[in-house]
Amino acid sequence: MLTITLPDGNSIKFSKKVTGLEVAEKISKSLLKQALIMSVNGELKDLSHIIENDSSIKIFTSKDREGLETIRHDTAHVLAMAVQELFPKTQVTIGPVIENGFYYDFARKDPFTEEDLIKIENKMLEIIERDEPTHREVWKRDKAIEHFKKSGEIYKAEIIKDIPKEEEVSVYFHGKWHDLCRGPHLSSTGKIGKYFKLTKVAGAYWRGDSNNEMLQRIYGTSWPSQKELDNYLKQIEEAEKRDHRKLGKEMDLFHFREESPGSVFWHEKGWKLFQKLVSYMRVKQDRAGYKEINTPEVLDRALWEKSGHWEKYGEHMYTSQTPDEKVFAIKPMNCPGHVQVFNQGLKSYRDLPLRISEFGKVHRYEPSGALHGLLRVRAFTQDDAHIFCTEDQITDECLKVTNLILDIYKDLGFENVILKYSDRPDLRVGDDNVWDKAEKALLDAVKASKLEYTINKGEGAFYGPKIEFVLRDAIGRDWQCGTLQVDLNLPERLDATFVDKDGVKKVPVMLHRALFGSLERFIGILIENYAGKFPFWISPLQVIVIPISEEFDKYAKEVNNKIINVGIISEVDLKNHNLNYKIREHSVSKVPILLICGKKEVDSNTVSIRKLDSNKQENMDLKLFLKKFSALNKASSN
RNA sequence: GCCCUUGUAGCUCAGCUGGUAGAGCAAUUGAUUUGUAAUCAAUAGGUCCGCGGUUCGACUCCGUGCGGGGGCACCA
Repeated sequence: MLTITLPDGNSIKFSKKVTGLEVAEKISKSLLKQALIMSVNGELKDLSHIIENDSSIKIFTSKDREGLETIRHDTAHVLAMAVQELFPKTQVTIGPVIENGFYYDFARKDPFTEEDLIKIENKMLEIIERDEPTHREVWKRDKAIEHFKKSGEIYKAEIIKDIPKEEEVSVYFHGKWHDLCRGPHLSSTGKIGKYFKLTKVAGAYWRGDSNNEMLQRIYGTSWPSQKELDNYLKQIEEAEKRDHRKLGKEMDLFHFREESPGSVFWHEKGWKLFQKLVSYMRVKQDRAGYKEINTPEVLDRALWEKSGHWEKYGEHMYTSQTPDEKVFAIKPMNCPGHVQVFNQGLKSYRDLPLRISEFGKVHRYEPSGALHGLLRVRAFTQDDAHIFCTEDQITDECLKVTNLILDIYKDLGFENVILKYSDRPDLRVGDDNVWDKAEKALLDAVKASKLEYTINKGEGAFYGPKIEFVLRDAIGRDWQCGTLQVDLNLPERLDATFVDKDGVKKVPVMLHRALFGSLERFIGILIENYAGKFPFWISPLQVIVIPISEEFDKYAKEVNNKIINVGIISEVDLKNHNLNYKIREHSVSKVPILLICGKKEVDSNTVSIRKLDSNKQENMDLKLFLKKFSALNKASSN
């Protein structure tokens, strides 16, 4: 007698041991059809697994994460099968499930081409059609190693060596083809369905280590239905439409060029956007008690040696030699400069917390392969600040920073923020009791924020624990932006001290914080979040005034001047084009407000408002328009 | 940095197996004076990314450098 307990608490009795399939069949015909895998006492198993003892089991279908992941995992196997059928000398390595799909890494001399991908896809369909049955075998470790070595699968043999001794080595067969795999798998290749697509080929290091050889990775996606596959592909298209590199060009915001890879050439509109964000933050930071300063971009090598950057960060630093043979570094960070400002003049405990901010432009020699539009550049502007304080002030200051960041993100349309908290790494400086304090203070601030957070063990900076602020954009992508770090190291290295109440000189704690992180990167994120359609107040070109014909040019110019005078960015379009043409042109370039002026407007001293993405028009008294829309500009800094 | 891929007019892209380049949009000029997403016509645009090689001849083939894209690694 065997009792199987189901998730709803009901149980079924069987007279002898059973497989998952038999359990599913007992529950319902439709479940049997949909069943993909199961869990037995919480452990994922094939449906063909034989249950010998009383167990609680759950059956998964494609609606469950577990089921979907198994479909993807099986698709990866079929990919590997197809590749080996088409290109027999190719070695297989690993093929895990990832977000929205899977990949498989292969070792092969010749690169896979786009045409190969199509061939492989067709072969995969064929294999699915063949509906090869799955079965699982447990092999002795030595036998498995020898087997894979013999069949030329060096990588698989290596993987087996690393499987913990207590784990069994299982091999899955789909028909004759087999692969070392932990499982579980679907009962046959036909169960996958045909809603998959191979998306790209890329290089990837064996075991993710850049010292190892490079393998060829094929990425794919796989879904339970055509609808879900189409949906996913559409999402990707949507993301491509929002690509800030594309929009930046179309909207004439910035460009890049060969003479300075990874550095932005800001055009008028892009720079306006940049300046607007800076002015906005300046107001916010002034109110939050920050003192804005500015420090040199080029600083003597000796300072960087003392700060530790020369040694720890040197390979990312630009240097420059002057005609007198002195070596300077172009700053990759603002912190040493800020400590020097702190060091200028004697500081008292009464000066703390001292919040020094700078819109500091830094240069970092990033690996060429890392560059990516505005999101990863070599020269960028940090909205940086360093807070010098006592240990007792850490929590309070961290909390203030967190609130400031959330406030600012909210104004810019990001309400969904999570935190990543990272504590002490193995390689670190400073006493453990100081770390204890710093970690507790920072974690207290995290908890007080009431935001969702993750703890990344051991991922803190070598000089202190940190929080990273991750925001979620309009189409659900996460971006790491702000950062807050406690520094137990640099103030001491650079001899920062303050005179405490007892008259003794002490070393202050320093907090590093950035709100957007990099202005450049943040603008890239903003462009993608809004698909270029910025809210009125940040838009770098807010209004275009369009006269219907030459007759109304004078009125249009007057209107434009009045608008500019109330602080709205406006242009008048006097070009010899018809109204439709102009509306299209400025809609495509995403100007939020178009004002049309013709006879009706001149006679009544009004404007006709056409908002972006709306074909409704609103006629408004000009004075009212000026009042209403200039107020929108101010709303952000209230 | 590594693997793959790519580089033609301001932009988006054609250019077959080698015979020194074309379209649409934009620009300029002219006509048109327009009521809510592309009026018509004419004109002017190019070291075909750079450098080397093969060839009678290279945008096209080969090598190399640089840049872009997709990943990997990196992101203190």
